[in-house]
Amino acid sequence: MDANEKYSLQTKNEVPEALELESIDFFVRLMSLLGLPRSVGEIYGLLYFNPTPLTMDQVATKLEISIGSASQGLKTLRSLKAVKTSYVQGDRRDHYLAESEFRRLFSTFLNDEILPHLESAIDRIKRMEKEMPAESSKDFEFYNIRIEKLKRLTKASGRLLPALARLLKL
Amino acid sequence: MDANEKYSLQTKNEVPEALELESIDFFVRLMSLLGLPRSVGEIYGLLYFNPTPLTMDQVATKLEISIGSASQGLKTLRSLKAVKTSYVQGDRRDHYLAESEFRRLFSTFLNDEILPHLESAIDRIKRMEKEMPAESSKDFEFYNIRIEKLKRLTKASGRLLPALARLLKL
DNA sequence: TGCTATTTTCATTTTTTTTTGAAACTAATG
DNA sequence: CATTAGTTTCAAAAAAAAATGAAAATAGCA
Repeated sequence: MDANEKYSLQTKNEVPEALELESIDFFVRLMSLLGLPRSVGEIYGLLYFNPTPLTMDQVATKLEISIGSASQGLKTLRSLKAVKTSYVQGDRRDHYLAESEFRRLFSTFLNDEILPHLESAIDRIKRMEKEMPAESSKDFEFYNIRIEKLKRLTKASGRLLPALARLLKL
Repeated sequence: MDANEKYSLQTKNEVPEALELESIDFFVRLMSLLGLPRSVGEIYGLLYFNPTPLTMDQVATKLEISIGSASQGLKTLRSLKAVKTSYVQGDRRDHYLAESEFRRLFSTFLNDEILPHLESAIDRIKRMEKEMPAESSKDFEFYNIRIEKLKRLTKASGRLLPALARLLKL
């Protein structure tokens, strides 16, 4: 199959095909930067340039992925608040739309993925201070400086990350 | 083998063992947040709390990893400017020290890993604009808004990331 | 309530990433 | 310049992550 045809099957709703492909590619890369699997990026990219909501089945068919993957991917995106479901009259299936406010997406990501690490880092540094060698020890100063640097790193991250989330009001 | 013994073999140079373990664990997590393999985090964590430079062989032995892994990991860390080699009198082996200035580490990471993506994103958005449907098209406005949002996202990232690197003068 | 369309779950398979280990390479040293 | 300690490279093995597909669960509808 021609690479350009990969996502072009059944474009009944006439989303410009090239735009859709660029979008999918864009978000596959962006999501992978955030450590999310390819399928999640594909799904979000597809939905991002779709004016009308799509069902899980349509997503799976268009992207040629299994419904298992589509289900998992949409679950991930729901948990990130990156997609929302929209009710469609007389259709019992769920219909998905991309949440286009990146701010929400990133702030959920920061809160769920990054901040927990930060908190465990703070605990760990406390433990490190207990494990420091005696003040008389030859390398006491060396360890002390190292721990101070870690403290400053976590403190800076703790201030910067929420600020980042706030600034991303796009 | 007891988990706590894993990294404790041959601690001739008397780095407090618990501190070393916490450090390794800390950096394994941090590096994995940046998408770097476990071994890279282990090596940096080991070096970070070592007052004296270590040879590749000492690193491999302490961490119980192959010399191939140690070589690859140190190569990665060198390319990130996260370690430096220090000359030791009358020893022909390379000796490694952790670069403890995170600012340098992060700014290399941003420049090498993130900014290239940003640049390709800018190109992609230009292509998207060419692929837009006719202005008369029903969904013209929808696509237009989506592309504008992408533009704002990349613009904001382009401003924020270098600012981040600058702020991280730790 | 029973039937059916839809979605989720999860054991298995596939793909990708990381590690290993041995051979190839490099460069100090006698 | 031959030897050898040290390092890198890379094909193969191992481990980890992601995708599949079919069974189980769920939920709307008659």
